[in-house]
Formats: sequence, structure tokens, C-alpha cells
Amino acid sequence: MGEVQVRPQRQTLADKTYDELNSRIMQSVLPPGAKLSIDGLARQMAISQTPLREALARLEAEGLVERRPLSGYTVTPLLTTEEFNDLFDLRLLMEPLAASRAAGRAGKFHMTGSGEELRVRARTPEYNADAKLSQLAFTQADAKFHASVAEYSGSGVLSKAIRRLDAHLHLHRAYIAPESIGETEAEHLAVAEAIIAQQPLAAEAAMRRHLELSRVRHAAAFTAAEAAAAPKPKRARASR
Amino acid sequence: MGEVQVRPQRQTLADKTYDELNSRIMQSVLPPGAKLSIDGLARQMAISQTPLREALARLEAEGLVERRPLSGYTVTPLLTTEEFNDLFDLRLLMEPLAASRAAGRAGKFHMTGSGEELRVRARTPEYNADAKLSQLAFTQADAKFHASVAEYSGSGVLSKAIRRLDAHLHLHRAYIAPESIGETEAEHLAVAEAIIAQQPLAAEAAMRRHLELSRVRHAAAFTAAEAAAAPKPKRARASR
DNA sequence: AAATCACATATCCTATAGGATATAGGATTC
DNA sequence: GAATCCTATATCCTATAGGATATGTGATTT
Repeated sequence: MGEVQVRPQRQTLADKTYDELNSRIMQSVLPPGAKLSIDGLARQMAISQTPLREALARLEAEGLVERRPLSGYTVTPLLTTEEFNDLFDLRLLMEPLAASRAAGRAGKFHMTGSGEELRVRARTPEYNADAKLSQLAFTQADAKFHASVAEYSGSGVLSKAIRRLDAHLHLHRAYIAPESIGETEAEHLAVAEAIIAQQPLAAEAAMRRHLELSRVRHAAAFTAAEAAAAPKPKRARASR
Repeated sequence: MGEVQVRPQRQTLADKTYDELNSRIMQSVLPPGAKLSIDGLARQMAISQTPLREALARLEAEGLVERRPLSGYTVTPLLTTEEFNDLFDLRLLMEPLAASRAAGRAGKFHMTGSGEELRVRARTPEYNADAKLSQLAFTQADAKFHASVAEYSGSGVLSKAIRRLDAHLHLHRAYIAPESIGETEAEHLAVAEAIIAQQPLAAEAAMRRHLELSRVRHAAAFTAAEAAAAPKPKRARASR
């Protein structure tokens, strides 16, 4: 009975559609502000409208898309500076707690194997020739690490809350400078080692430090992107 | 920004269905664990399956119902003791922050009118002859107060996160002892006054105190309800 | 020339029907 | 007597069609 089936239930079409749309949004194939035509998407993906609607309703509840009742869905726009700061305030509240709890629980259950997994997750993938592709790999690895720490906290509610916040941040990860990937990896490893060593206070501090540095890194790229976006309303979407 | 139109867009059938189901779950007309038959609900509510599915997908994303792919939806069961404690840990992290921020923002915008509103929200409704009905009124007022404080924090992400947590707690409010309603009201008022007086530290402390007392009150009723539920695995039926 | 109004189109919203699957009950076998 | 297999039903999942609404274009008026 050691093999716990993670996905015992088969994937329905609505699930696959949800994953696909989620993936497209994360990869900016569907950029923020993009209009999502139900009819058009259904034709393009060769499915009917019902499962598509179900997927969109879930995405809306998670805040990744917005809905205007008789007008259509759009991808949620990038965070404003204010929202961005609020988001990091919340992360600084929740994620250090998660790291602390994970370190406290590290003794229970066979953490040896899990610890190794955490160490692997902390490591970011190597550079690839394709810059865009390696960016994507980095953002996914980053999100996965934070999700793992949240998971090891043992608190389901905490884990879900963190994952939800992370989803909104995902778009901004694309703007991070490639040079800082190394820094991120080092900070992740510091968190992972503290957890494996079962030192809650150290883990909490390491996570806090990582988030504060991460906030600075993001903020730099963030303001730059905002400045670039403001004077160039090329997609003059009157989505209002 | 005095009169912000809360519902500018017209309500679609899926929205109404969502509200109706949400309401039924909150009132325990659909108790935890109840099976939700899509076909049956559609007939009972005299609507078709498509808007119903959309509403259920949203409820699932918010964690109020669970889905098993080719088997059907069920109302999410009550929280376990562990989950309950984790939930309050999170509330103790987020809501005092919200209260503090609300107090800090109380100066900006004409808080006079809003302050009055907050004071009203802090007040719980009077006892009614119908005990069950007055219970419901209390739970709604309680949730509304916390949502208001969260809203006045000025942080959209914080507000959403708090509301989501509150939704899960809603079911447990029904088990609170009627005698403690007065205590709750006094604590709410303390929070409200501190916010109106623009004293962030006091507001934070008042909210923390309220939550800690609230946790004790809930916990007492909670263990009692758990003991009562354990030996009686009755299967709640939804519709037919 | 700017604003307003009317009309046509594309899209969304809702309803219904058919195919596929899980669950429950009964008969059979060891 | 207990477990297994099989069959029937209810339910879910997906697809398609029709009615209702918002948006954009063009002509008209001031």
C-alpha cells in the first residue's frame, strides 16, 4: 500500500481543458488582457462549449480570468504596484510560517526521501539555448519549490492559500533577470537545508530572507515593465 | 468612492444558481457530505444543466463542494480538528493585519460614514423567536463584519484571502452557543472603535483577542459536534 | 465636423438530446 | 455461507441548436 495513487480518478475533458488554458496563460500564449472567445476557443480546441465553460468558471474563481456577464472572458491583467506589494506582504506572512512548520515536521514521516526531493526542487534547471524556454522552466521550478514547502507544512489550508497567491505571481516571474537565477537557487537551497536539518527558526528566517530579496528583484523588473507598457497602448483594448 | 455600485452587471442564471447553492450550503439545507445530483438539482430548480455545472465548478474551486469525476458532487465535509486549528492559525495571521491596515487607512477617504457602517456591522442582530433563524442571522452578520474589516484594509488580495477562509468556517458557526453572541458583539465593537479611532496597534490587538476567544468558543462546540457526529454516519440525501 | 441613432453581425447564454460510465442488486460458484 | 461475476439502471459527460444581448459600422441630423 506504499503506492498512493495521486491521480486515481481519470481526467475528464473539462479538466484537460482547464490544464490547457492554465498552461497557456502561464506561458503568456494568452497574455494578460487577452480576450477569450468561448465560441472561438471551442472551435480551435475542437471541443464543445460545455466543458470549456466549466474550465473557465474554475479559472475565474481562482482569479486567473475575469468575466463580464454578457460580454466575455478576459485574462486577468498584470498586478498593479500596489497589488504587487500587498501580495508580497501576504507571502511574507504565510510562507515563513510554512517553512517553519515544515522544519518542525521534518522528523516525522520518513523525511529522508522527502528531504532529498526538496533538495532537488530547490535546484533550478540549467540554462538552455532557448532563452524563452529556459525562462519558462525557471518559473515552473520556482513555483514548484514554493508549493513543495507549502505542502510539507502539513497544513492543507495554508498550502492552498499559498498556491493561490503563487498563481497570480506567475506572470511576473517572466520578467526576472536571468542573472538572478543563481541567487534564487542559493536562497532556495538555504531554505531546504534548514528544513531538512529540522531547524524551524532558521527555515523561517531563510524563507523570509528569500522573499525579501525576491521582492526587490521582481520590483526592479516590474517597474521597468510597467514603464514600458504605459506609453505603448498598442493593444488598445477597451476592456472596460 | 462613497457609492460604489456593487452589482453593476446584470445577474446571469449561473450567478443566481451559484448564490442559491451557496446559500443552501450555508444554511445547512444542504448539509456537509450531502450528494448533489446534477440531474436532480436541475429538475428541482427548473433550470438546465449548463448554468448549474458552471455554478458547481465555481463552488468547487472555492472549496465548498468536492467533485469526483464520474461520480458526482458532494458538499465538503466539516473541518477536522487539525484543519480547524490550521484555519485559525491563518486567520490570526491575516485578520489582525487587515484590522491594522484598516485603522491606518481610516483617515483617508471620508471614514466618518464608513465608520458608522462598520459600527453597525459590529452589532449582531437581536434575538428572534425562531432560534434557528436567529442563528442564521448571527452567522451572516459575523461573516459580514469580518468581510467589512478585510475590505477596509484596502488590500484586494488580503480581502479575498480572508473571505475564502471565512467561507469554510461558516458551517461551524452554526454550532456556537447562543450565550456567547453577546461576547462576540462586544469584541466586534472593540475592533470597530479602534479602527475608527485610527489606532492600528489597538485594532490589531483587538482583532487578535477576538479571534483567540472565538477559537475557544468554537472549539468547545466543535469537539461536542464531532463527538455527536462520529457514531452516527447518517447519509444525507439531497434531492430526488 | 461632431454627435446621435438605427441596424446588422458576432458572441454569449440557455435548453435539450444522445453516448459513456459508475454504482447497486441479484444470481452463481467455490 | 461468502465472495465473485454479471446485468440493469441511474447519473454523469459531451455535443448541438435556438433565443437573447452587446458591440461595431454606417448613415443621418444638428
